[in-house]
Amino acid sequence: MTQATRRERDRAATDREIRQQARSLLVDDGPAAVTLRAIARELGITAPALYRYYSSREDLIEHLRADVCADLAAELAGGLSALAETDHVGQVLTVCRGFRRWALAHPQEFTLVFASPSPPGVHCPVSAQEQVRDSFGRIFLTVAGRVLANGLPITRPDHDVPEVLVADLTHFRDELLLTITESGVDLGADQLGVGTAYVMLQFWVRLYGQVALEVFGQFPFPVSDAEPLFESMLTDLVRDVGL
Amino acid sequence: MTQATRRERDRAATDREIRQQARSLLVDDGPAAVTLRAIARELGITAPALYRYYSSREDLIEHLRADVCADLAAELAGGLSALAETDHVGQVLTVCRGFRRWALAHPQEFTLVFASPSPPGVHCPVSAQEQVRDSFGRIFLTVAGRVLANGLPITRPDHDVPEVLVADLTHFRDELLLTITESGVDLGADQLGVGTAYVMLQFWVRLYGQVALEVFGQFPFPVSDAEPLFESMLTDLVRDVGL
DNA sequence: GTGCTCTTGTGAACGCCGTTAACTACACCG
DNA sequence: CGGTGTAGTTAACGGCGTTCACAAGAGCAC
Repeated sequence: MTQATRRERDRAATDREIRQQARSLLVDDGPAAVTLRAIARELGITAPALYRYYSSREDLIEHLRADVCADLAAELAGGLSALAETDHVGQVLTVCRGFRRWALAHPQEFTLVFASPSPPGVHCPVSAQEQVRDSFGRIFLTVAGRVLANGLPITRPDHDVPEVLVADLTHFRDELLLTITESGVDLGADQLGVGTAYVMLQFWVRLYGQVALEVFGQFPFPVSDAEPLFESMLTDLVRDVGL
Repeated sequence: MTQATRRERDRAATDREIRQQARSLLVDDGPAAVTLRAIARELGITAPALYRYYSSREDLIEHLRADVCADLAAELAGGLSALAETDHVGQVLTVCRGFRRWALAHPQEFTLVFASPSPPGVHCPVSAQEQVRDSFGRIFLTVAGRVLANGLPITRPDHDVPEVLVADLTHFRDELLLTITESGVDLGADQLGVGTAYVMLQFWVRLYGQVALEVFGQFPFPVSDAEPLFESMLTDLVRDVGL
């Protein structure tokens, strides 16, 4: 298959070790502990050697983000496989709960990926910002595609969408269609209008808001148990989008 | 008034300078740039001197958070004064827009105050976590109080609230009542039920989610202009809570 | 096999950081 | 005046990202 020289295999292996160590430092001690020197120390090499693999600490962190995101996607996909193909609402609930569970279990990673100020100018290197969210977004959107393919109507009519948003939302809709058909589900444009894209956006806003508030402890009052709160929000959310 | 010795006045002045410098470093170069050495450098003193005022860098950051929060509250209150006393919905809109504007203009401060993992054990020192959000929460809740006092019904009936949430929400409701009556508005418990508190919580979730997503650039698609998106969300939000 | 090149690593160094400790200068108080 | 406490100093420790010059060795052409 991959006819790689020994050098290339060695390099790839070392790279894996680096990211693995970085990851475990992140999980155990937070983003501030992801230190070139610490990583090198754990690997039994010296810090400057890492520069053979990443151009800077920030570069390494960027790749770490991608890893984290991919793992989240895998975890969500895993939880999904236990459900019946036809249980679309259940799949939506499972993905949402999985996202929350992951965020609470890995607040450091959550902060790194979903709550770090986006570098302003960075939009050209498609790999980073775009690809990262693809690996997570894809699973999310695939579930959405299944729901839509089942003919379950998402409530908001297209004409309710403010005109200024139509252009952006149309792009979003097209991307959704692409992702969904790629995953093997057949879906016509009539089933996925701009209004639907708008509702999905709102869905994401509320889910993200709830999870982020919980992770950051920014509810306006002390919450004794956040899980029922989340479940209640999720129930409302599913109802509001008409599932 | 405040009969302070010269020493005390000097100390207070230096403290103000420290926080001011810390603040401008935060604004200009982000949280990572808020460095004891950098602050001291700008003030023409040496770094260890700062330990006469704060026990550690983290301690200073904590007070910085409070400052930031107080300024946000002041800014929101300022924007409010231009409106007619009776325009309650307008006040709500103004506060929401002000919050977004502030968050976008000060992403570093926003991150520091609203999107930093809450230190797990820290709940005893009421001054920090609690007082901080008070200074901001008060303005938010005062507006809510005015709306409620005007007899505008918030839609959710109490009996729709899941039972497990009632206890927490009741505490929230009581705190709301206290804050509101403190600000001079007379309000009976019949106008502020648990259902109302629940709706206000949802309001906060959606507002926070939208703003945080915008600040962190985590919308699921490229947004050419986020302001109409925010306005649209705000319209929906105000409609959904029945204003 | 010999020699060349390119890759991967090392060690030393620079300048930053938070923090501690010992010490100085000086304002305040009796 | 002398004593006390405060606000500042300097020096130092260990850790950080990063750069640079250099060594060891794999891979390859001849």
